[in-house]
Amino acid sequence: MKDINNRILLAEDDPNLGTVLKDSLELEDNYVELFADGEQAWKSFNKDDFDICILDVMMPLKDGFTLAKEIKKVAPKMPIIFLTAKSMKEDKLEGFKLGADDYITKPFSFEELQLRIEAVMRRVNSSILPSQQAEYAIGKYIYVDNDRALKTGENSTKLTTKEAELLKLLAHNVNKIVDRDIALKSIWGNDNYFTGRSMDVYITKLRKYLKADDRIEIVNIHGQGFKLIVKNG
Amino acid sequence: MKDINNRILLAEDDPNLGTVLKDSLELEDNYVELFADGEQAWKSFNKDDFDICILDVMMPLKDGFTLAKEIKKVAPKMPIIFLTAKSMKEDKLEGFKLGADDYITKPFSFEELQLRIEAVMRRVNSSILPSQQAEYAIGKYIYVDNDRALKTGENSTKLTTKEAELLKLLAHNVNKIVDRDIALKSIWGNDNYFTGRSMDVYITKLRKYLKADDRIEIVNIHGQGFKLIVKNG
DNA sequence: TATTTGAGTTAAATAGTGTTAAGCCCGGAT
DNA sequence: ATCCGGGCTTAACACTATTTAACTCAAATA
Repeated sequence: MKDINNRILLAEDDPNLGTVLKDSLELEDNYVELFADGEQAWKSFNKDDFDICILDVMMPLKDGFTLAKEIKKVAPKMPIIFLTAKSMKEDKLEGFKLGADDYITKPFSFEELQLRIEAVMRRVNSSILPSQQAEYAIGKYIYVDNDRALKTGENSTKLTTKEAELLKLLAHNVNKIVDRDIALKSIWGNDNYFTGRSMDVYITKLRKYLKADDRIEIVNIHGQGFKLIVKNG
Repeated sequence: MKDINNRILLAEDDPNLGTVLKDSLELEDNYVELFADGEQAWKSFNKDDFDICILDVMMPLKDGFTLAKEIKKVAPKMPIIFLTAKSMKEDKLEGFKLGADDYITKPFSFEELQLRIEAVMRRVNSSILPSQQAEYAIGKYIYVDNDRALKTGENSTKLTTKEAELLKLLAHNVNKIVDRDIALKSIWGNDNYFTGRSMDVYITKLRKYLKADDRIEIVNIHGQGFKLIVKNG
């Protein structure tokens, strides 16, 4: 049995378009509930759990903007995509002010809707991931990223920001080369002579921290970058 | 002196369109660097700090997609908006797969671009700012936002406005970095030397309030901000 | 081999932070 | 109107993190 991708609340008063969208989305392994007006949609929103809402702007009883406002009130992070009639500049404006995550102008291809759903969901999910506290085993050391602590036996050293980021980057690529430019751009934000020299200084510092275990080595690959080597002995 | 909204990297090979966009964006208080090809853009991306990249898909030397790939490699969270020629379905697809944050089909109105930039930036920032969440559990403390009370067991301390706002912001992003500038702009309204020092004073105050639980720590990320870390033990 | 470019290391300089206390502003009490 | 006290800002001083400089050695280039 295949997993469900997303639980989608779809509010669209045109029954033809609504049904086609529902079917197509279901074919792509989504769970879809379709509502023909804003009131119904709102009632069901409060009953069931959804991952994303796709709302037509013009609907009977309760329009898409009003509905979105109500939804955002109780679930500020709920992703919402608006379906708007073409050339409704004012609509777009108001929608974005509401914090809409995206909108599509009718007519649109199903493929386009699909892509926007994926993009929105990726955004939502990516912001959750970033700081999962990882730990790296480096020889007889353990680096705990959450509190930037490099531990070995009883000892625990708190690393500074730059020390931590550089060690993490190296540890994440054990036995693989970390290019200078990638390290510099991702840690220092830019890649010039001075940030480069700064990194060299930090490499020296890390080598000192790690010297208690001589199976650990940070080697330089001339003109390219550094590699954290951990021999198993 | 007015603040700069966003530092924008704009890559567009059509000099007419490029210049118009640059000027318009600058009128809206953005700092803009314009490049006529992907190579130049990539070089400067590595030299300077940007908040968002706007990339034409078709450019000499290095196209927008390739450039985006390289950028995402060193800065996975950098917001990117593509400018694509109309009816390039394949482009859209590939662009979204790359994790583009948005795209606009030429021809587009400046207003539309503006809205998309705002929307993308809001997304980036929105999950950081606390919504109206009532209570935060922080180690053995509970912070109740309604009466700005920090409780632990029998004790309850009433926080001042600034103390409360700062704690709330940190608690809303437990184990995640809260950037100095974001904290300052959202709580103090501006970001200068003095408000910065003021915040440091409040960080000290919060550390005192929270010192009864040594699993709780407010750590500094040099030059970037603070992070509330709560170890579970 | 001579020359250039990249890296290792240490130390000095700069920029950012921790903390305490004094100063200032404002609303409520006298 | 004046005083008072809480809350926030500013000042001051100690200290830490990061960058820049300087000098040395190693690797690549030609």
